[in-house]
Amino acid sequence: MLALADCNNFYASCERVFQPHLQNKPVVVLSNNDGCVIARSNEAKALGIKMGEPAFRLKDIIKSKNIQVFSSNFALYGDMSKRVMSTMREEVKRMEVYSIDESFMDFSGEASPEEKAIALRKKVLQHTGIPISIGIAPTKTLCKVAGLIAKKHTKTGVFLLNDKKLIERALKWLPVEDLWGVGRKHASFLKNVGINTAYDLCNADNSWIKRHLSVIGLRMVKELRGTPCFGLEENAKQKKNICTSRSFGKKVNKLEELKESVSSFASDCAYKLRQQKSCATRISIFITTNPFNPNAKQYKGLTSIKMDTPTNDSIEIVRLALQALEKVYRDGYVYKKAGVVVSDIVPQSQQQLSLFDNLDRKKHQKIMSSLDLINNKMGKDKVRLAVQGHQRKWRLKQERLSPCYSTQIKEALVIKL
DNA sequence: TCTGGGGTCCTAGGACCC
DNA sequence: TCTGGGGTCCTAGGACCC
Repeated sequence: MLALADCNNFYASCERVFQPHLQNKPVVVLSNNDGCVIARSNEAKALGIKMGEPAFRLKDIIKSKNIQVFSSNFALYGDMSKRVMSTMREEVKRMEVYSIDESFMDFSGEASPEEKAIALRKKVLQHTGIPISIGIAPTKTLCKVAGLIAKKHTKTGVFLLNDKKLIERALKWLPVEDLWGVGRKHASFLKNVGINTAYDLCNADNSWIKRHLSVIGLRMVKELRGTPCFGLEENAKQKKNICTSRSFGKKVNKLEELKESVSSFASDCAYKLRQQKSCATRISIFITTNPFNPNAKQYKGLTSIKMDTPTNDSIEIVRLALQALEKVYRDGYVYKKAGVVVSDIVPQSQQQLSLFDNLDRKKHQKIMSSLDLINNKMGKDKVRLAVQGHQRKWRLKQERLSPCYSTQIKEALVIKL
């Protein structure tokens, strides 16, 4: 038996923990650049605010319904996530952190899984202030179904889905597009051929499912029928690709400004590589214009460089990223977004030196360790490469940013008695 | 004026090998 | 007139997830 714990409206809930007067009020959290809605409290959902809706279209309703709006504060959400996860980990044998706001847990051998879940939910709420829902079932995909029911149709926030009859009822109730693993494209395809519910899909033929939804779809259906295909993965795997990208808060058209941002993204990728103790062999960069602006000339520049020796050295990765940038940059466009991706990742311990390598890697490694030490202590990019610049005009728009209550001592809540 | 960021996996097709 | 069979590796694109 597995359980899936899911934080309710996670980002909005994080903001409310530190501003309890916002309980029962509509709250939304915006994406980077205050671009579009990425989290909504139940009250905001009830007002009809859609996921991904651009913020500028919501101006009127925000005012008329007095909706509380926040810029996204990922330092806060990441830290709150850690607290929720560690609270749950104290109570279960095995656990997989599946995303920032979800975890799968081993509930096998629990005499009363529902009571266990209710107690867990209570503890998380008490210790962190974050409300969660828990779905319990024999497979991950069924846990997802149980979680949906827990969230929408229970008072306890907990739902156990293990009885055959009950599973059948649930699958007949569940629209196929709400299944974990069925996205927009597959959903519209399935509806076109008359498959409307999860139950309909379960009755489809295996080879037909594989042909149209690939083996991933087939695994999902097998899980719905009760056969586990996805195990609990306790250890976080090393990432195979690492990307840092941003949309710009203002218009960027000069190569110089792009250089500042691209070198910052590259240096961030190198930092992430060092954090997971791995090296990359390929570095890619992309720059794009604003696809939403119908009047702008459109351009997408994308290129990558393969290296002889895997590296996680900021200096080297930044240098290559800038080389790549020179290749794809075209004058005369207004750029909206840029990004750096590092891939072909190998563990740092398996770094294979090239025969013709002439970089003093030991020395560079020392520089990188010092850099990380200082920046971890004093703040991100406190010490950086000169090419990363100091004006940073491209940086994010964040007009409604809440304090980093739990990660910056200066921003901690002060309670006056 | 104004539309996020970061991932995974699978498949098809091309280039290449013997 | 006529051109096999069996592989691997790589990449781009598309689907999905949060």
